[in-house]
Amino acid sequence: MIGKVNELEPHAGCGPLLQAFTDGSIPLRQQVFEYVRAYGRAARADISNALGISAGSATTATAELIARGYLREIDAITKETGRGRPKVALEVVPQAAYVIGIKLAFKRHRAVLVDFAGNVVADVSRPSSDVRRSLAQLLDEISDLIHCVLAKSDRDPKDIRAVGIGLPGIIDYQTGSVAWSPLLNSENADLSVGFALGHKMPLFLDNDANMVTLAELWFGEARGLSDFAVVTVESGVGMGLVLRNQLYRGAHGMGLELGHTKVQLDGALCQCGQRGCLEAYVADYALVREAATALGQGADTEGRPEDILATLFEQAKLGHQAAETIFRRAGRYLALGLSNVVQLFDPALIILSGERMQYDYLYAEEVVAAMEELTLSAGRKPCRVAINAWDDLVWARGAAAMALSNVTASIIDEVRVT
Amino acid sequence: MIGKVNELEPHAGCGPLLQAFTDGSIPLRQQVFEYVRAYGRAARADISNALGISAGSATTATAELIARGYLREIDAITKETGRGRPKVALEVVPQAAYVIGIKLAFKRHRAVLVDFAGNVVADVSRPSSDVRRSLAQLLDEISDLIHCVLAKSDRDPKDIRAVGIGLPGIIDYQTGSVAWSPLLNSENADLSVGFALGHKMPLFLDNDANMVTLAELWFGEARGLSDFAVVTVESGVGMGLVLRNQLYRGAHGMGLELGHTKVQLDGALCQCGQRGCLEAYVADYALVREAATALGQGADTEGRPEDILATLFEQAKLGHQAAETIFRRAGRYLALGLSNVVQLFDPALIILSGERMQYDYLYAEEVVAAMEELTLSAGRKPCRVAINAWDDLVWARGAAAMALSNVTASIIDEVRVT
DNA sequence: GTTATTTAATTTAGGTGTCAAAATAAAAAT
DNA sequence: ATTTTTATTTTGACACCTAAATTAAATAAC
Repeated sequence: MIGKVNELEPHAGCGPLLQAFTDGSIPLRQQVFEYVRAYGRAARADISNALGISAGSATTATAELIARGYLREIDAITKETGRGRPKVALEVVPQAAYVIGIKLAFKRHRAVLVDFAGNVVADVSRPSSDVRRSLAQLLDEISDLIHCVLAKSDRDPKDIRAVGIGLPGIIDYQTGSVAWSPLLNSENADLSVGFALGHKMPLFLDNDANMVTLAELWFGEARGLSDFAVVTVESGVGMGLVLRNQLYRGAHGMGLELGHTKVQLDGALCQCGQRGCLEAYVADYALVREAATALGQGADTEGRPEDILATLFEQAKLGHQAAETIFRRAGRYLALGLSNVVQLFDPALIILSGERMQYDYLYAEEVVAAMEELTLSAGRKPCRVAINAWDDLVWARGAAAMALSNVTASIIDEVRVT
Repeated sequence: MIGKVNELEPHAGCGPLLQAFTDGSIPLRQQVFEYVRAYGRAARADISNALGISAGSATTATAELIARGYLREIDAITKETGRGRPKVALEVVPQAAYVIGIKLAFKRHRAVLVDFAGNVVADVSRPSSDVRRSLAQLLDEISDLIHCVLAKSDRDPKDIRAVGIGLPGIIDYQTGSVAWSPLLNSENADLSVGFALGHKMPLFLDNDANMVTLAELWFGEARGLSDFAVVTVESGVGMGLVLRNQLYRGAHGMGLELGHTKVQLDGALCQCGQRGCLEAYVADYALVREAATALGQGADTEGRPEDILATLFEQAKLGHQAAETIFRRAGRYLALGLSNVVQLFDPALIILSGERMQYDYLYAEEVVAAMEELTLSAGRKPCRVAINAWDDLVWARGAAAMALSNVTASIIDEVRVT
């Protein structure tokens, strides 16, 4: 039941393979464009076939997109040995537009500049402080990232059609304000307003978990799935959800909180002040606070959380009973949380992601097994689980995907205005 | 934060007030029709205004629908004292089509016959046995219900355009097979296939929790909401979810299971064989098994579960300590389950429904308060909770709504064929 | 009590987008 | 060289919708 996410082949395209159901009807031009981008390259015949439109419509739509410079034909040798007139493949013109995707976090930020076809043109990484900061400070850091990635890719701010930013916390996607974030020392910070003062490009702001989720939908294993969940285990436990081919943000557009679902009545104390949150059993601070007891007074339990955790993990691998127990219990609670997700959403796939998964790898199989055991399966198809320890470049790419998906329609629509 | 669901006014219409986003585009005719049905009556000007279409389109669309006998003008005196030519209201012709909705359960079944406008024309109720039965037996009971409700409404099987059936269990909505149901003594029963042998009308089968949810979406307080949850507490704990104006059924189309989310690692034993399920703390059998201890040897703890529960509740109200504790704990666990739903879905509203809510009313406020306390609210809008102890007529109406919503498009489309 | 004003509904001409079918194009098979 | 096959383009028709003009039915004003 464990799957490993593969690296994508070149020219594999990006973006969801399934069309989201939207209000009214998406213009055919846009559908065609997104199809080509999703599959990397496609012939008119493929398009007409896949989208269920007539060959004539495919011609008209592509002709327009080619005329405006968003698609182009490839004169590559077609390997296909079929009879008849050979297909001529189309592809997205990468230079037609650019977006920037940014992931903000403790320790380091990351930014990527991505072209219209979804390729990463440049990426930069900057150290970030470990403490809360003011909005103004964070805005400066963002500007710095944008400046750097533009310089590295030799692009102008004018080339950039949109910016996507993901950061931890509770973010109002619609207004672009940050209700709460561990990075900021103030609540209800109007990040998008502040951003607009310094930059002309439209901004799309969201929870970082949604960014990884989008990354999976655009570049990962979940591209062809209509319903799946991404669970991130980092300093907190986050979740992103794609339902009916679309990111689900809840009725109030402020994201979901797997980390603060309760797994125990009157349980362990959580950062949030409540008791029994999943996070209070699984996040690193939860493990760290038990480390002292487990490793004894002799061990260094005063250093940085990462280091303590690394030591603890090392000890557990070496057979240290108490250390192992800590991880094992965390795993069981994670399994419980996951089984609740399955029970409530019935997703086709759960992807476990986040830095922590990288070295929790060892007991991951155990978690999955425990999860399956905890899930009522009478007559049900089981839920597949994949573990994906991608680095934070992918988070930034997810942010870029968010910008791209939001901006594609308007770029294509400009066709008509021109 | 507690709201009470009001009875609807006459001519208030039925059906969701928000258009679901569907594949491609819904024919304008259908949109117009559904708008009129949703609002009970509407003038052409209202329609063109609400749907954002031109007045001319409203005329054409309604003219067609009137010509085919699906809509009609009302010559009622318009109360509006405005200037100008008065609007002429349109309404659905109720006789244009009929559907049947059925709720199957232990103790008794219920069926309604509903007209095209959503009015209940007739309803019947039949006693049902308390034990599991064969598929053949259940099919007979269904046929009997259909026969009765047809007779009572003086209708022919030919008038019926579709049947909706809701029953407890795990049901594959797409294939219409019952993977597991407490009503049946066999697994993977092909109910829809069996039904098709005896009846010509198309059948839509679903979990009963989805039926209440649909009832809330069509007739209840949730009509204008895009995202909400319905939690039913009966012999089990069920849930229905509307996301983006549409019933969510999960990736495998087999419903959701709030009752079997885990609220405690290695917790109380559940009917399903696992430990720590919400149901094992909240459902009636969970309370009954504690009743013996609480009420002592003297009390009658051998009768029917309903009676035991009634006694227990009575005692609790009279101040019996142990009895009260049982309800209180159940309430706290229910609150925990609800808070998890809020944390994971962020719905606009949770509706508590089901027979059990009727007399759990007393401690309902407490549950809601506890739920809010358990929900992380930093920067978030809180989730409204409503309690709605509708009787099972509504469940059957929900089943009828499912049939209606599924069949409306095809009825309207027949227009073109004719 | 006639005329102006206001709002509703219908008619009409025109635009957009899509399709089906015919025509054209480019290859392999005969 | 000719036929067959498949891909793409061209063409004419049509379905659907809109904007604007027109007609209809009421109230308000003089």
